[in-house]
Amino acid sequence: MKFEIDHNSEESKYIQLHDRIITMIASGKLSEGDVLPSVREMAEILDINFHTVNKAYALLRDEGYVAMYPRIGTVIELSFNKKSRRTEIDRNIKLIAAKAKCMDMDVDELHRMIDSDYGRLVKKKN
Amino acid sequence: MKFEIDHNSEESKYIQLHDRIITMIASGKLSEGDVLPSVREMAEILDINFHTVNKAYALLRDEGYVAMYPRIGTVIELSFNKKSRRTEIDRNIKLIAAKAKCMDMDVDELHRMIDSDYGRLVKKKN
DNA sequence: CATTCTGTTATATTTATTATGTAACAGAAT
DNA sequence: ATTCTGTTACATAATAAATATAACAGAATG
Repeated sequence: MKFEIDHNSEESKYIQLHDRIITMIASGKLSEGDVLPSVREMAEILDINFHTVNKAYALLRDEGYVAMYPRIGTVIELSFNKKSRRTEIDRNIKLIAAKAKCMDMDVDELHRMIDSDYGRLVKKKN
Repeated sequence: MKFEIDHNSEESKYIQLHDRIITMIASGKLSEGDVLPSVREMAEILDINFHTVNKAYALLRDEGYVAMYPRIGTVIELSFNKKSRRTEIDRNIKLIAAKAKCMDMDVDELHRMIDSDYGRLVKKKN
């Protein structure tokens, strides 16, 4: 399972790539120090424009997941503002909790989902 | 705390309204049978165009949160496909789990967030 | 029965976002 | 010197979001 996006998804391509890389970091497929394919290489891999890749990389950089070194490359380098990351996560969870509540899904079921998804990250490193 | 949106948010207005109504249903501020302000009324309340309101209402209808009766009104009426709602929630949780893992947030902390946000829905009904 | 209100449809325009294309730059690496 | 890097600039096209104005059909109201 490598870099890939769904060209027919309603989710924008740069967000798909952005999310994919975060997931790969979380699951250990990408580790601190790893160098991502250059924007042009990645563009060829995914068959999209390099500006779209650059947009994804720049967003990851702004959020603190990677560092972009001109004339060197884009490197996995975790340096985020934990407070703002946490705020973002909490904002997402608030909406999820609301949706779950609407369909009578109880807290325990959400916990099980979290456990399952989080646990899957820890195990699958290939 | 009533209907309101942030005109300067990066989140689109119709999504803001959509999410807001879901949250109000979850917290009990809106109950099954309640009639939402008409698209034109709501448009005036939020100072946006009625087509934008219509887009939010139509999305809520397609997802099963409300029913829209021409010449009558838009009514809170929960009738969703639980499977697809559940799939959506799980997809969101997968990404949240990944983001949390990246910043060394453990599962228990996510559980506490869920508990806090979910619990807040149950209590605050005003 | 005329008026009002409802979601709905139609047409149109404007603005913002997304995605692409081509070209060039500056500097590190080889 | 050549290649590769992120970066910047300029440009275009397609899509999405938001607005505006107008009209329709039918229920509700007085």
